[in-house]
Formats: sequence, C-alpha cells, structure tokens
Amino acid sequence: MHDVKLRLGRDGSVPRSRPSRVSYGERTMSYERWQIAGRHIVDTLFLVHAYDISHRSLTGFGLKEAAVHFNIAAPDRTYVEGDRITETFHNDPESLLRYVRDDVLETGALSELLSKSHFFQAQMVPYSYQTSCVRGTATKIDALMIREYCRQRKALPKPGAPRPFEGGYTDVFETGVIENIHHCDVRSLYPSLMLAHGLGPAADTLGIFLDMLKDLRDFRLEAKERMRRSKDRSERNDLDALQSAFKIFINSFYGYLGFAQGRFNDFESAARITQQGRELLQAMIDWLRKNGARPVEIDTDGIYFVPPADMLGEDNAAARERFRDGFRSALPAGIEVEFDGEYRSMYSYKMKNYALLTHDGEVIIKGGALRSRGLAPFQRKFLKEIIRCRLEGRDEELPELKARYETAIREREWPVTELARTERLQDSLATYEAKRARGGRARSAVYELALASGREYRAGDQLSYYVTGNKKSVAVHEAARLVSDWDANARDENVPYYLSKLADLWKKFGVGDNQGTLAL
DNA sequence: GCTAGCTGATGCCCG
DNA sequence: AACGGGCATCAGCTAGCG
Repeated sequence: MHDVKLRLGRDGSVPRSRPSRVSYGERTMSYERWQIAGRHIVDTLFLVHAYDISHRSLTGFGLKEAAVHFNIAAPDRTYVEGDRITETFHNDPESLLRYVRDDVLETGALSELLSKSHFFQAQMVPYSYQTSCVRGTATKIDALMIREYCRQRKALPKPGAPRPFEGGYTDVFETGVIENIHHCDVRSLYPSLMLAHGLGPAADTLGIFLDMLKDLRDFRLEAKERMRRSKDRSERNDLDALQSAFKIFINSFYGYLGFAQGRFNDFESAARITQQGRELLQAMIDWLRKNGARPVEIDTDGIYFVPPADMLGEDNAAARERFRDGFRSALPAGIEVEFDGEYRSMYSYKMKNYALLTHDGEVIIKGGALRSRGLAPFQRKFLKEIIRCRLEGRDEELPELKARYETAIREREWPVTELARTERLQDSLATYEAKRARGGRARSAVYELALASGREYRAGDQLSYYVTGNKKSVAVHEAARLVSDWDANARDENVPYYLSKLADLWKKFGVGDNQGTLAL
C-alpha cells in the first residue's frame, strides 16, 4: 500500500526467491526457496520430514501434530481453525494473538530440537546452515572430499558409471507367534567393515576417505562420552546434536560409494562391503544354531533369535554370560556385537515385517505390510489390535474384535477419516499428465482427484480420499472422493468395499488359518 | 460379460 | 539426487468360464 520495501537483508537488500525442490528419502517437495542476505531460513516442516524418514513415528507433519509428538505443545494452547482466522481477528483479536504466539513458540521449540545438528554440520561441511538443511548426506561427503582435493591442488576424478550391486542379507526362518525373543546387532556394521578391511574408493589417491571416517567415528565417541559426563542440561543437548550429526555422516559413507553423482563413488567397493556383511551375518546365524539358539528373523546387521533352553529359566545369569562371551569371541577383530533387546514375544510375518511385545507390555510394529501409511487408519488399528491379541495369547478374543469392526463399518459409526487413505503426490500434476499421455502410467486416484479439484497442488502435497459406491469391486480412481468433500449428513462411503478390506486383513492375520509356526 | 490371476508401476517401509 | 531389499495395492491386461 505504501510501497515500503521489505529490507530484511543485513545489507538492506530485499528477500529474493526461486522455485526449488527438496527431497528426503522417497519424499520430494516443491517449494519456493527464499534467500535473505546474511540470514538463514530453515523451514521446520522440512526438518520434521527429515526426522520422520528415519523414525516414521509421526501421525502428520503439520505444526500442531509435530508439537504434540515432540511434547512441546503448551497444555492450554489456543487453537483457531484456518477458516475462522479472519472472523476471529475481527471479533476476538486477543485470542487470535494468543494463537499466533503459541504457533511461534512451538516453531521455536521445534527448531531448537531439530535444527541444531545442522548448525554443527554447517561448521564441518562447506555448506551454509540454511543449505545444510536441504542437502543430502552423500552430497555433503562429496563436498568434503572435493574441498580437501582442491586444498591439496589435486585433480578430481569423474564419477564411475552406476551399476547394480547386492545389498544386505535379509531372511525369515520362522513365522507366527514366538515367545522369548532376544535381539543382537553388529555395532556400525558397514563402517566397521570398511575400516577393518580398508574398503574405500579406489579413486581416492590421497587416501582421505577412510581417515575421515575414522576421525569422525572417534570424534563421535568422544562427544558421546563428554555428553555422558556433562552435568549441564543444555550442554548435554548440544553434545547430543553434535554426536548425532556425526552419526548421520558415519552411516552415509557406505551409501556414498554407491551414489551415482559422487565423484569418488566406487560400486566395486560398495559391493565388497555388503558381501562382507552378508558373510559375517551368515557366520553369526551358523554360530547361533550350533549353540542351541533359533534364529527367527535377520535384516542386514541384526538378528532376532530364541536363546538356548538353559537361558530361559530363572537364575540364568551364568548361562547368559557364557553364551554372550562365546558369541563375542567367535567374531573377527574389529567387529562388536551388542545384545540390545529382550521381548516377551514376537509375531514374525514376512521379511522386514514383524511385531514385538516388550516386557512392559508395549507393542512395537515394524514393516510396510503392518504399519504403512498406505493403509487407512481403521486398517492400521485393526491390525494393531489383532497383533496385540496374538502376541499376548488372547486369540479367543479375535472373533469379537472382527465383529466389532464389521459393525462399525456397516453402521457407519466412524468419521470417514478412519476409512480414508492419505497419499502424497510424488510428481506435479503436469508430470503425471505427461506420463499418462506417454502411456507410461496408469490412472491414480490421488492425481485424478487433484486434477478434478481445480486447486493448485504441488509435488509433495498430501490428499486424503475415500471410496464411494455400493459394490465391493470398484475402480478406485473412479469411485474416490476427497475427504474434504465428505458430507456427514449424506454418507456415501462404499460399505461392501471397506468390509472386503477388513476381510482381506482377517484372512492374512486372523486365526484359523495357516499362520502357525512354520519352520522353513 | 464377468472374474481370477498375472505383471509392472507406484508408494511406503527396514536397516 | 546416500544404498539395496521387501511388501501391498492398483490399473490394465489376458485367459477361462458360463
């Protein structure tokens, strides 16, 4: 209105922006990247996504849900729904100010919690604080390598051509409910193998890659030790952020070798590392079997197993120590095994898919088949209840559980959000349409809904939809409807469709089938 | 005209 | 723009059936 320039730059310049993309794991988001001279802009939404890629524990990524998850929401915090902000501003400005203030406080607390490791990374890698938050770990390792080669005035190699190579050893030996489960894993498997066998990039003529890995590992252990000794809470927090920044790097050194764009990538070396890993884990499985244990599930660097019989009774401390010492001393130099979990029972389903019951009664669920966001909330809850019953040996309660869910669907007892699936647009709508036109992509409900809505959607946006109709077999992309268009007074969710989804889960996870213990 | 069963693409998860 | 391995779902197709 008054043509006042937004001179936020420390040199008095105005903010500039350009379209950009950021990706964490399989999630890519389009956004407007802003730059303000002499300042750093970090979107806490991105930090929340980066956190969730490794933890996968958040229910949603908005500020409110994140604040609740990290336990930083004020207990008496003010909430104002988005569509009531203008009205509240006019009628009750005080409460709107409280709402905004609470938002700012939560954002600050999130930032304090999640951005600190990037603050330390910015001191270590040749990227700014702002840039560090939107760069992947392999890119940062590349930058560290390039910086040192430039400093020593050495020529840089070209990246090697990518080729597929084998990964970790994954297997499942028993399925169903199994009692008394122990877990062990190899501490830092790939970094340990790399250092023990000198497995680094062939193009690294200066030999700095493995030195860097070793220094980072030693530095991290030192930071962890200082953290343990520190009496001051804020110092402990800082040291924790510092050591976790190093942990991320250390674990990415192997990944860097298989990184197509990495100047020092080395697919032969990456393949040798995973091969050594597979051989080591196979030897561990053999040792466990030879010594009376029953391996149940294995994934890359960890094994779930039933310990030998003499470790099961009371007063088994001596047998336990004998077993563990024997296992440790059977391992090669430089390889340490950790016994880091004991569980009342395990429900072993398929590779990378299992559930655990802790001695505190907590149920831990792992794997896409059992906890994926691709499942609707009612499916996840149904599965969790089935799994808890089975882990606790209460199979007789399962038919009642199934009946309860069937009734709820038939009688339309739940809000439609329980039935809705939430999916992320991986591509922009234009990219989707281009792929469709090329014939390379089938129709997909989320994209069709986004297109039909006429609203602006970007890659990375999430949409929730449910399925309408009255037959169990429907083309989802034709019968789908956005949750935001749902009318509670004229319910149209497809009852037979959702009943059949429930029946599918029952067939797989219910009782009275072939889900008993099965030795392969 | 219908459906079971297969294939390939996609989405999400494990370590 | 870290890696490979894995499971479930859906669209789109084909074979087989009545």
